[in-house]
Amino acid sequence: MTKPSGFDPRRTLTLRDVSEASGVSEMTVSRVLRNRGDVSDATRERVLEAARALGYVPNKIAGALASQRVNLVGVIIPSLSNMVFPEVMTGISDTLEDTGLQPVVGVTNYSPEREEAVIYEMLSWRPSGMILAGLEHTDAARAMLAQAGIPIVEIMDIDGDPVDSAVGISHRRAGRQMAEAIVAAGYRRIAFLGTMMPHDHRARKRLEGFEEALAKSGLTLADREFYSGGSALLKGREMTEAVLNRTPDIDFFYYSNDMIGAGGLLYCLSKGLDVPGKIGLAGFNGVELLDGLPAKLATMDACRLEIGRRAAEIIAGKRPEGIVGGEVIELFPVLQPGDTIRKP
Amino acid sequence: MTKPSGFDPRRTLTLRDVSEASGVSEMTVSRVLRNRGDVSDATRERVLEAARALGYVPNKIAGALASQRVNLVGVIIPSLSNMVFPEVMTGISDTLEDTGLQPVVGVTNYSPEREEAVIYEMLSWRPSGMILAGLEHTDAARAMLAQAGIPIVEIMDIDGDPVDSAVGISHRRAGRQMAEAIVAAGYRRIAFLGTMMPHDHRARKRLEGFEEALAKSGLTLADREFYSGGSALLKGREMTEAVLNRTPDIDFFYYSNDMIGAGGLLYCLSKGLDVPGKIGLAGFNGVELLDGLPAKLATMDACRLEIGRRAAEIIAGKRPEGIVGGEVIELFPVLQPGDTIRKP
DNA sequence: CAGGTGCCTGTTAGCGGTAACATAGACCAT
DNA sequence: ATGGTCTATGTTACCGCTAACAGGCACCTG
Repeated sequence: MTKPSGFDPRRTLTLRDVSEASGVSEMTVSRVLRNRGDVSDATRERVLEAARALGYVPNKIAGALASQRVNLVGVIIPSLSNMVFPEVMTGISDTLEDTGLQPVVGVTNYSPEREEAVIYEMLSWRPSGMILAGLEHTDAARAMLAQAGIPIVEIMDIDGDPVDSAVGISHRRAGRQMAEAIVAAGYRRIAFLGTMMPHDHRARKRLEGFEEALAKSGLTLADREFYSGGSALLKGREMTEAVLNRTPDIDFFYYSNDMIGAGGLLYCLSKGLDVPGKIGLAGFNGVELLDGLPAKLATMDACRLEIGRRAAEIIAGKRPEGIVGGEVIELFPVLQPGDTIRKP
Repeated sequence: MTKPSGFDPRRTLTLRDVSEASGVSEMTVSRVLRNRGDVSDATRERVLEAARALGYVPNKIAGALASQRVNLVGVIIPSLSNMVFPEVMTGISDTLEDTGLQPVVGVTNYSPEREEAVIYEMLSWRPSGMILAGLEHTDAARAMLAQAGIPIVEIMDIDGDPVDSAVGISHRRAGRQMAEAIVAAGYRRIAFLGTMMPHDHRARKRLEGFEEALAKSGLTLADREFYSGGSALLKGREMTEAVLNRTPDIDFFYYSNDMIGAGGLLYCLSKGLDVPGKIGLAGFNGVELLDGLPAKLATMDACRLEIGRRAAEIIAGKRPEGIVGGEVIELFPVLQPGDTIRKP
């Protein structure tokens, strides 16, 4: 039992097939299918009909090789399973939509070696541009990117030295700002809870900025705790409990992301703790997902959608001409105090 | 100045460059870089060094055209922003990892036309296989897929007629099972809350199966409510409230996904309602994300990881030889009663 | 020492398109 | 007529790589 359309020698079709079926040259078929150059209406119709009847699908591999043009944009991100990158992707897709460019996603799982491999793989398809999360890459990766001769946009972070362009926020500054707000609100015994991932540079930078600002006020972290893997919500709950047991006088929890922050919030509420009176909480990211919790967690929007959009615009060449190359676009996240920080 | 290619017109490098730099033919370079055929160790070393020094990245476009082999697998899914597809992707990536195949993701936003366009675009890159969510596609899309001459795997759902292979669960059966469990637990005034999306066929099928099973017990839905857009958690909360106001004697809420279910759960808890005594709740998907809520929502695991794995295995040809074509693999989700259904 | 037999390397001919140029009419103003 | 200008189509030469085949050379083996 074969499938309905069983014309056996199902060689995949080429331009020549359409050309023969419609009685014009391959070149004319090519012109019709790409809508390029002048073709008479009569011919165009005939060709389109033949192509449709045969079920011809052009071979972009051949096309790309001949034209030296590839409508692909590589996008390399650490993970799909937290809420942040899908939203960046949305920004990218939306902006690329009407440019004929198509995003192709690669995932690194926060591994620099994996990232290098993915970059190599992607570059070997000669994309028109490349968007990557973060500024930290292996030397080899940086070299490849620099050599590629295409626009490169590093996103999310601007605390560092981009290969070409960058669009993002300063995580160090974000950490500082949050610390200042917390201190201004009168909290003093502050704990940090976050991921253990050694390669989450952005979380690390936030923590650095955070501690730096605390230090300016003569404070240091009263406690800290790290996790990896598992359900973030649950981890947030567990870590918060653990820290409170260990250091009962904590009056503020700064979480490295909203998910664990939400877990902590649920824990505090379930224990009947006075939030934000006795204990304050803050996360990071501004994930809309969490609207609907009993209280709104203080957070800072990471400008994900906007970052995706701006990065895509750079790739799509919606910036002035010239081989000027690198530009750095800094976006400024807004602190959303929510219901979990005392008003100062 | 022997520095690598300074400011010269930085033509991208080709095999010829490496060939000249290492003093062997292009063919030998090609062999070295692909690890195919015999090459002496001395030559291999020389070539690798030259390639590394130049920063050569092979052109897979040319390679694919010449070899008629493409190591890409198209994966087409409706959305990245709910928790279900990223997990499927993980299953796919993990399995493909050591096959040399690489997934390429396309997103349709639940639009059949968009899907057709994405399929066309993907096929034009002549991938080695294609994985798509769902069994519902436009006629043109089905025709293209059938003609493509590559393995096609439709995932998530098996209630329908696959183009080639399928891996998934029966959503109709899942809906039925849940209804039976709910009725068995003694609930009688049952409401359904779900997405409005007309193209979410799987949610639709669950609802159909659900109502069918209710009917067998002489019941009909006491109320229903649909939403679109916005934060699912918040929507779940709002819809639950709305339905309870409209139909106060509801004793069970069946949600089309865990996120809105969680919203509903939080609402009920905050109102001090007796869950699962007076009011039962159930969702669908089994998203680990939500572990950590005050109570564990009843749900049904959609076997996402496993689906991804099995689909990838089919593509990777880890099934017996022969042009046997379509096989249908049904997986069986397990009902997890959690804390929100009375024990019968 | 002729004739295998491996190993290693090179040569040739495309893969399926497209850029660039060539060409054939039709139409028009001079 | 004459040449110029368009429009519509065809021809040619690659794009960068690899399959398939063709040696050259060293090393046996009888």
